[in-house]
Amino acid sequence: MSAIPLPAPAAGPWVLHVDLDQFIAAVEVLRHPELAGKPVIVGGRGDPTERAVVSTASYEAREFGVGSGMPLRIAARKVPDAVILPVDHQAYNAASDQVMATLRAQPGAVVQVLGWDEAFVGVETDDPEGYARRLQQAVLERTRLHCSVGIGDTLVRAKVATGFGKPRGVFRLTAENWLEVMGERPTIELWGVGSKVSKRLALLGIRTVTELAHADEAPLVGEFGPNMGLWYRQLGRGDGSSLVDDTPWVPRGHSKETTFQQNIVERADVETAARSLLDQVLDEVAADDRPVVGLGLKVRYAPFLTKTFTKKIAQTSDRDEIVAKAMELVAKIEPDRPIRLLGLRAEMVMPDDAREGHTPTRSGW
DNA sequence: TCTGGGGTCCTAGGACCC
DNA sequence: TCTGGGGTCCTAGGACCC
Repeated sequence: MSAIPLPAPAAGPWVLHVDLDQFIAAVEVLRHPELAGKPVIVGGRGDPTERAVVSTASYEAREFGVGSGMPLRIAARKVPDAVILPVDHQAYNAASDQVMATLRAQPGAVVQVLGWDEAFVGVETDDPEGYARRLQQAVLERTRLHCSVGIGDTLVRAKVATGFGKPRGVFRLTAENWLEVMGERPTIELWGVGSKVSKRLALLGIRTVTELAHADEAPLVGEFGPNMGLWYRQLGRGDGSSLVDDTPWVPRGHSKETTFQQNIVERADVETAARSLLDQVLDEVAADDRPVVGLGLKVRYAPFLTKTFTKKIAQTSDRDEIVAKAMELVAKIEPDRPIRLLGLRAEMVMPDDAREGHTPTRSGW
């Protein structure tokens, strides 16, 4: 049997996707070493009788079928002995900053932060696995946190590769092995395909990644439009951009939302709640030197119907003016209908303008 | 007594204009 | 009296991610 020739070593550019392993739970265990080995669930204010969801569960808790996004109340029922902790943004931000600083300190690394616990790292190297291992070691030494690394020739392949490296591992996905590894898997495993889109694809007879990669253009475009239709097929192929963009992230707006522990109905309660949210948003607006160009209101009626109202406004930073316009949106809320969530948003940049910028977008892949 | 909070981006369809 | 076709802007809402 002859050896399969390895592809010639390529200097890249390579995309590495770095993802911390159960980041939030890991940070909590570092602060509370006595929790090591125990089922730890972090979510909401740490009170399982409240309306909240799980942010992260430790591997010990996951054994019981608990995962992020699950209602805290149900998670607590599944794991009676779990240690349930409140979400502590400051602690995770601090840990995240250390991790990202460590990544930026790697030789030749271009770092694009995706969230608290993950980032793309662009690098030119002949040995991406070696680079990934050194990176994991550096993060561990600096922060005592473990991470997994996906290596790819595109952003999409690197991102998907990480899942195969977990925990604490490294995995490479390129045009060479993409379909071999991903081809038979359901489309929902792709980054950017969720439950709704995977179901709509299934109605077109497309269930696996290979089927999506080889799908005809017309039905996809008919179902999802010219942009998204072709974009989904590209996703199925793992193709797309390989450009890691380290342009600092600039938020498009500021928003606050809150879920009421008890549904509210009374008009006065709705207005009080809206004013409170608005005041918080306006404090963030005041700290931003850009004017407001749009407003949004989100209302979730009970049991679970979400409506949104938006309004484009002439550039302004005037508090009273913004309040007046926002209250026009509040007036659209249906009376006498129980409300479980209210959210308010101030846009500083309209979506069209944002697309002009160099901040990476989904269509930019 | 299921289903958070902070985001980003995309599309359909109506209004309006020429 | 009837009413094309193309374009742009705006709102509502869908979908996805961490």
